[in-house]
Amino acid sequence: MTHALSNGIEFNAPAMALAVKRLGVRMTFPKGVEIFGQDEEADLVYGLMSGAVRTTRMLSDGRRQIGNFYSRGDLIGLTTGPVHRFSAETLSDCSFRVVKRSSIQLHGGDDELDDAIWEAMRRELEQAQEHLLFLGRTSACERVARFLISIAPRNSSARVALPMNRQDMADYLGLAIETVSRTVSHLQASEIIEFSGCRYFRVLRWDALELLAA
Amino acid sequence: MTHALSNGIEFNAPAMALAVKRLGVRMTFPKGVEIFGQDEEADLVYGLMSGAVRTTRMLSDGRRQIGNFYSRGDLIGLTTGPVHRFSAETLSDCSFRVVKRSSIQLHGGDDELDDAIWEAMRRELEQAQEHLLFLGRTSACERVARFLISIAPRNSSARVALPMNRQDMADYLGLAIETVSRTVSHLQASEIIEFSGCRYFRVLRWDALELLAA
DNA sequence: CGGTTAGTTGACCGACGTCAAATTAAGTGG
DNA sequence: CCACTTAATTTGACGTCGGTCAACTAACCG
Repeated sequence: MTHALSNGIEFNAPAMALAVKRLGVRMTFPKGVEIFGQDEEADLVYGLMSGAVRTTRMLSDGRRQIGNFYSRGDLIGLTTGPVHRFSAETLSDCSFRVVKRSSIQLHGGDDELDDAIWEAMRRELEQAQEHLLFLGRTSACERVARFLISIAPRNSSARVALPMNRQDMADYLGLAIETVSRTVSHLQASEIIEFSGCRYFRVLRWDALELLAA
Repeated sequence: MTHALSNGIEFNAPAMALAVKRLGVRMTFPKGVEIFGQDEEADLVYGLMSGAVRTTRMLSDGRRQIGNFYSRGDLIGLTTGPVHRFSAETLSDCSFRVVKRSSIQLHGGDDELDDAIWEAMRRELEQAQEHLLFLGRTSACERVARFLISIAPRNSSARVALPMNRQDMADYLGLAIETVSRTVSHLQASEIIEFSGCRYFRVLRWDALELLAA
């Protein structure tokens, strides 16, 4: 199975992993730095080998929307035309395989890579559209429940680490940080989930959680 | 200039128009019918020659989110993998040029068509991500203002037709129909826009409208 | 000209945001 | 490892934007 948080290409999509591994140059970033910025020229494509990344978009007055979270195996930086419309930042120390966009153009004959990029694009779009539905038409509780479900390995009661903080969750879900916190507390009070610290949780009752996710 | 409502490929993107015109079979649909349904197999790609279309996604309890509106020159039905995750319905009588997905696959050597489809995909994604930001982080007023701006030809005070009804606007913007109505009324009371009937409007003060759109 | 549907307006209410304070977690230098 | 500092999260009190319900009005159509 793919890790549920992963939204781009997974390592189990062999074409991608192989193509990026084969072509890519290794690169590392520490926690909390910008990989590329909003409105910067989109030159490189990043295959995430380890760590976690968020993509964010700012409004002029500072309101922030997180587009997506990425983890091991995801492909980052494809999402745009000539210019990035989201910035990407590391949530933890990360290592990548990086390939130049231009080299992709040149690689016209490379079907394996072409397919992988097409597939990654498709997934990115699918994700965005799914996200749309949730931002437009669901309650805070449904969003948080859905989010936790998307992160925890399905039907497992194992402890899961959240790579992002509460503010990141809030900006992803289109909620205030206090609302996220309250909702999580409420789920915990209902004995549907259980947190140990604010970065680790386990699902106690999947049926209840899925009911709440609509 | 491209028509601002158009969100996919425009007719002024010559590759698309030509490719679909060249390859497509003509097809027409009356107003208010489904072109393809959610979860149906995605077999055909539709180049819209005239009329208007919406794509919608339903939650099990009937809540609806509109993904996008399309008009003359847009390419519809690309957005998914093997299965459509949105349904598409006509807002008015429509005519299309239709091509089979499979014939696109076969057309590997057809760079013109490949480029056009890639570009359409890119735009679809761009649109979805822009929409995300608005659903997640803006007020009702900002959404409505932005929506009207996206429909009216920029800086023109010409009368514009809305191809969709208020419920469609509401489901696109993630608002209740009453909220859309109230907001429109308010903009009109402020003499920023002017409606003649509920399907035609003109922008009286672009500066003010853009200010409200954030 | 009734009848039907779509849109508007008003009254009310609740979910979620805001502001502030309390609590917990995470660093950091000794 | 501990005391201290600082940042992150939680909790509470309260206000508001936008949703809901209902009544009214305008557009549409045979």
